[in-house]
Amino acid sequence: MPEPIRPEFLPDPVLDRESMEALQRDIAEAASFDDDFRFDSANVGTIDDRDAGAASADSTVSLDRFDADGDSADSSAAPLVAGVDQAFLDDRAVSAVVVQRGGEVVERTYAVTELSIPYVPGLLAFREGGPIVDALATLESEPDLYVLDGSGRIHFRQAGIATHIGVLFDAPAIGVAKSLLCGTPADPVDERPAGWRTPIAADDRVDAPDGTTIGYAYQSRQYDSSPVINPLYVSAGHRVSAETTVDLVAALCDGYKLPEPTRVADAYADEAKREVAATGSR
DNA sequence: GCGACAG
DNA sequence: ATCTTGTCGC
Repeated sequence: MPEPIRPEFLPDPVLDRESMEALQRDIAEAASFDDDFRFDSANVGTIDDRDAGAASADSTVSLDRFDADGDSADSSAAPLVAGVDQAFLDDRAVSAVVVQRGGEVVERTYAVTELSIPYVPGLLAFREGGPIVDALATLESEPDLYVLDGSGRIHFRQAGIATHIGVLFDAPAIGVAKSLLCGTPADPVDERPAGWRTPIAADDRVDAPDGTTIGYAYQSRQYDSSPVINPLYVSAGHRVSAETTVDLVAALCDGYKLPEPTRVADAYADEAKREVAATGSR
């Protein structure tokens, strides 16, 4: 159901490097790094986290908040959040999408796509974008928010994969990365307690005024001792501000390092990958 | 030439 | 991202 609203931004792997970079600058220009979505950001998490306190709610109450099309009937409803992740098999990408509402999986699909170009820092969307588009094309529902593996605005040209996909579909999107591509943390990120966050400022490698906040380092989880967990690097993709992006990620990390949508998408991508490896296709 | 680099 | 056994701890 999701359809590319800006087909001119489809990630064509055939383009030469200069063209890819030029396209990314156009995408960044078309992107919105301000909040522009209809759902209530306080309702993205698990329904239990929110309903705690309300009378032992029956499982049907949340469904009543949506009309037949599955669209939000009112702002108190939990939005459809899509987690997207890929697994690789030889020269093919297994792109999985899992859609959740209040922590419950409502739909999941995947696509197997031939890869045409290698991974190049800064051009990830041209390698994984096609597979993602293929997977989204098989989706029946229309997600209110997309959670991508990788960066959004934390990118040399402010157009990481989350921005690319968000603008392409003109849908709210955020990027969650496990390592920092570029930019400078306002404060040291080592060994921080869970819940801690610090802005990521644009530096000379980023196509934005120096000091511009392009994202945040966010410590979603931390142990009392040994395995020291690194923070997440989150950034807006499209139609979401940097601050709201951290709040959304915080609400989606249900006690784990990674947000639930990406965790389930990652697991499903692995499951699908094993299936493809065994049978050869879908 | 050196540095630096999401998945 | 992927190749990979066991192991420590809640």
